[in-house]
Amino acid sequence: MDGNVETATEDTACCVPVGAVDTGALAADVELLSAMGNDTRYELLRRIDGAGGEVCVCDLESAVGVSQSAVSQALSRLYTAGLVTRRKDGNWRYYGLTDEAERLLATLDAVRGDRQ
Amino acid sequence: MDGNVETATEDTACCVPVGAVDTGALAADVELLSAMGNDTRYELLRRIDGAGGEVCVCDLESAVGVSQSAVSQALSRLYTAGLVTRRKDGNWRYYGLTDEAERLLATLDAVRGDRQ
DNA sequence: CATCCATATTAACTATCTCTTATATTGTCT
DNA sequence: AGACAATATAAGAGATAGTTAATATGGATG
Repeated sequence: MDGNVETATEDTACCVPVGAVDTGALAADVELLSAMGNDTRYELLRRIDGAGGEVCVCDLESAVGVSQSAVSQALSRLYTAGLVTRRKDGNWRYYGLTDEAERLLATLDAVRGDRQ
Repeated sequence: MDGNVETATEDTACCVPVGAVDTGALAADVELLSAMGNDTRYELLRRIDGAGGEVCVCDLESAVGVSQSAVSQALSRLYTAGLVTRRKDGNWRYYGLTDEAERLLATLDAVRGDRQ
């Protein structure tokens, strides 16, 4: 009934035991973070963010310095991770940020502002 | 004078040009995100977070399922990325979260709550 | 329907990551 | 000083990820 939760091991000698962690949430978060933690994909996110709304692939291609195939694969991974939306309109595909992505980017901006 | 800022390429036919992006900030963010986006390292962050304060390496070792060496390397990378603090006390090293890490984890919790 | 254009997919190669084992460092205690 | 305990570092093997070139798909248009 208690699902994916482990209890910490017994405390040995030096310090306090560490708390339990929900392994399902861990995996989901890592998926998200590793999708964002790559030059090409993160730049795509920032480009879409900077455009203020949806952007078509053709413009993203010219913005980042990799092949069309690489851009397409990067966008696919971002989509799978739930970071971008995808809309087809005629020949073009438009990508936008999800709320999740917007909030994470906003936090990164805020955190960077403090630390820098 | 205008540093690490690129201007977007000219708009071709289909849509609006994408905005400029600060490449220095991009690299720093990717460093941060890729440091977090790994099972071992993210679990360490969450374990430290769950413990509420500083945790010594010995307890972290027993919590995640990799070797002592792997834990040490993971913590080093987190430290370099500015995600954890490090304090030496006798034989032990205590690791804690930085404000930056705490805020990012909090955002991830909030975002997951919404989407799930 | 033939063709073109925008994007996606596949396959193959290379580079990068992450782990493990072995060894070094640093502090403590007798 | 010598032994031991906790952590860090080095080196190398195996797994994983990112890129490109080539090909496929699907909508638009003459």
